[in-house]
Amino acid sequence: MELPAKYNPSTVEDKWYAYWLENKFFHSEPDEREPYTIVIPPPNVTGILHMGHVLNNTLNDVLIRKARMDGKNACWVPGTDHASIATENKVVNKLKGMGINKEDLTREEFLKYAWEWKEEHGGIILKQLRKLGASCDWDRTKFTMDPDLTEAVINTFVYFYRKGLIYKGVRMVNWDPAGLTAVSDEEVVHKDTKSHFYHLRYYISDGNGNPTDKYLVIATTRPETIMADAAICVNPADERHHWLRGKKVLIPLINREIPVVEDDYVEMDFGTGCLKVTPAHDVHDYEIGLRHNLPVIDIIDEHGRLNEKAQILVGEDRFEARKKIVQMLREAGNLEKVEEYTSPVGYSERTNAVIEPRLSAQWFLKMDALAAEALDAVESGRVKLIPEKYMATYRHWMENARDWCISRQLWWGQRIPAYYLPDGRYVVEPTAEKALEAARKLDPSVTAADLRQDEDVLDTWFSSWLWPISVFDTNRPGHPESAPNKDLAYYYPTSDLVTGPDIIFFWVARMIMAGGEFMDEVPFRNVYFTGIVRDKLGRKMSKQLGNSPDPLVLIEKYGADAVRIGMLLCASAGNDIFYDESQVEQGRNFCNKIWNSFRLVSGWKVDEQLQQTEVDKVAVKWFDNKLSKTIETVEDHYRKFRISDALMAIYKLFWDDYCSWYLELVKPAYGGAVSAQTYMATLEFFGKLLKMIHPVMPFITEELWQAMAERKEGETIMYQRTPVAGQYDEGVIAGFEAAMEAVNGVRGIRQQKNLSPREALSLKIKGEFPSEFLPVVEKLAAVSSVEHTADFGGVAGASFMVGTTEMFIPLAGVVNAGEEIAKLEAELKYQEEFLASVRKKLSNENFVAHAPEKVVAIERKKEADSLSKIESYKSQIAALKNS
RNA sequence: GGGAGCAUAGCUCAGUUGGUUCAGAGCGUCUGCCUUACAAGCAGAGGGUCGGGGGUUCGACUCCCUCUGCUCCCACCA
Repeated sequence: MELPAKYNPSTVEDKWYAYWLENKFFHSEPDEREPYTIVIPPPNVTGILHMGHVLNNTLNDVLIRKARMDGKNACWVPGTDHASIATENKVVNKLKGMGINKEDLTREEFLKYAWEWKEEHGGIILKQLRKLGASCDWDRTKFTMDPDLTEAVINTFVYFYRKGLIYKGVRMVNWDPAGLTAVSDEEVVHKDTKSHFYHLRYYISDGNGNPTDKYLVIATTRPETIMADAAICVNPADERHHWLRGKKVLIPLINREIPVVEDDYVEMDFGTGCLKVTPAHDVHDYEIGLRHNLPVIDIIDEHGRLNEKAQILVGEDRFEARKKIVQMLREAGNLEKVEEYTSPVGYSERTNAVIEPRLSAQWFLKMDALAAEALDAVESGRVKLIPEKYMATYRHWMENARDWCISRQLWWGQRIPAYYLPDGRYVVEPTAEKALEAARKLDPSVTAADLRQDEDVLDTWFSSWLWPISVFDTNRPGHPESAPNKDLAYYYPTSDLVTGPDIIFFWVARMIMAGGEFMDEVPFRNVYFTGIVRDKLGRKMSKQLGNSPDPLVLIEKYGADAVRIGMLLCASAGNDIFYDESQVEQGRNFCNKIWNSFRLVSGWKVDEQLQQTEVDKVAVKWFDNKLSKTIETVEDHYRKFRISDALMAIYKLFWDDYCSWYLELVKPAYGGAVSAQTYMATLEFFGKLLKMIHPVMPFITEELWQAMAERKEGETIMYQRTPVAGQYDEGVIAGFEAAMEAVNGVRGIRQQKNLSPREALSLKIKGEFPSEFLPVVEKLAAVSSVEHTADFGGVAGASFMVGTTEMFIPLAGVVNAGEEIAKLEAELKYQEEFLASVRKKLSNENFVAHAPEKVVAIERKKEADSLSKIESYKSQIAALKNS
């Protein structure tokens, strides 16, 4: 078989992915095996693959493929998230491009467009994941707005409402007066903005609404909101303002009387120490208002204009009004001074309008009980966070959880199942029909046409928190008393979750809450947090910076296996990933190395008659031991989720141990043949290596596994079992390592003395050396003769040490005795200093008395070894001097 | 401002209860090689007072304090 010198992934990957799909290798059904389940962190339905997805899904795929090869029934459920805010934005923008404004559409019309968009773009990302090699059970693909998942969400809402955990409340939202919508905190960008600090006089009232000549001064950046003031607030500890206690003051221009209240919130050394409290137009003021029972006076309409409640400047835009009112205040003598001031102001990410904090009615889910349960799940160890450092963050979140605002002023999403009667009362029911029934109990005259469903939709997380349950059984959420279906009973709880730490609270914690509520069991055992993928300079990858490579282009260029390796090499749990294309190159090079190792072995002539050589025997014996030991190490890494360490251990085993040492040892001479025994062992090792690395590099391993022997249709490396570590002998491994050192020593001397790698040398050994491994040294160091001796005989040559054993290569006429002596003397000096430090330690009575015996013994061994080396150096130096 | 975390070789990171010649790995760098699997390769080499200072201990990369620098989360100051 003629193989190209370089591995070509593009011809291989599509072929095997299609093969896997045809044979339904990814599909799982409950059976008697132990399940291993992962649910995908659902990407946005209209999203496209970026490097973060690559990282996350590579890790997921490694875990799921490993579990599959460990003999578990592995099931990875894929799907997408409807992502209401992001998707609605995209649809709105697309419509804008078509000349259509969302405001001009009915809800139904808009949703029609949205679904069209979803059908067109939804699932692109799932197609892209196939390129990466993701072994998802595509037959189980779910979407958070599938009809049955939506039903689960609605039932969940009704369930919590009936339980008394969902309530309607008022909350300050980020209002975009240009977009006429509330936006989430994430969509508000804070920019330092130059403005002014206006110092205003509020005169003290005489009690009858008339000003006295006494006044206080407040400082504000928003003088146009004074008409909405509900109080003046000072810090109770601020003695400067104690005289204001019990007083009332008058709002300038409109002369409305407001009280002075005291609250710790006010900073004494900021501004004047007096704060105007405007509950309707500032989040903190709203909270102060709640504490002090202050009225909420909303003077700004949805367009950002002053309304009638402002009494003055009605209909003016808030910024126009600001200019005008400053002038009016100045004329009225209330403006004491104006300072330049720069403060952070929130802008809408989309319209760039200044965000107006605005009060509105929202739906909330009570968090305290749910959060306490979710905290316990993690603290008790039922859910493990990896790395553990996220415990602290998690605890902090859970102990300070605020009620969850679950309503969103959007159309794309699950509409809140609250139905209002004409009189303002409402009922919460899963369907309009049931709502009508319930409404008639309140008012028998109500008709279907009278009922008006709440306009808002639910927060996207209100559907994704059910994900580990609802992908298996959509009936269960909202019906914890029902029996779980077969799939849910088998696959739940899932095993591991791989996700980013930025959504610990939004998603991870809430899934734990939903699991506790509906399943009485956590949704997963381990949560592995990835880092954020950054570029080489540490910048977050973003479209704006253009520093994010297109994963599909990378896969095209280097192959999916290479991209996966490139991602994993630097991916330790919880650390940010500094991505650099050179890592993918490293992955590609590794593919090529594997490819070529197969090229070598597959080209060997096998001679059945040939006896296995001594060097082959020792090579096979050593690699067998080394393989077992490495398998053990790798398994340990996997258990601890140290995926990049596991990868590196296999990488070194394959490249260094197998290719550079093992294959070089058993490689027949040009034109020669290899014994059948050695050939079989070599192939067996190769097969085990392929299996070990398959979870990380699925494509090339399938290609070579299929090529290395006759395979039947329907066979795959995917279902081969992970190699199991056998007994191994540390002595064999240590013996071989001594041989490696000897080889390295000889090679080093060749390099230093400019000797050809082919030129045969003889080697003299003084001291212990495991003779079993001498053939290794002879072959790889091109040593023609080995002699054990007690004396190097005063010949010129070069020496080195393997442990405490001296190795010597006679090189009369080649080496300069003076140089060798200088080198030896340097080593002697180092050794003497080392000996001195060891002896100092040993002569320290405290050390000998306190340190464990083992440690002291080690020091004594060091002393003895050092002494022996010193002797050796001295005698070599003497010999050289005599020669 | 509140909370958490990080600082080890040029880069990215290991270093598991303080104790083996423990200061490591991969990549990069340098040197020599087109050696009949692979130049996307082979062989060899150099490189760090473990951020600064102090303390505990027989012994500190490891534990404590402090300073400096950086990152993330939350709140962003009328």
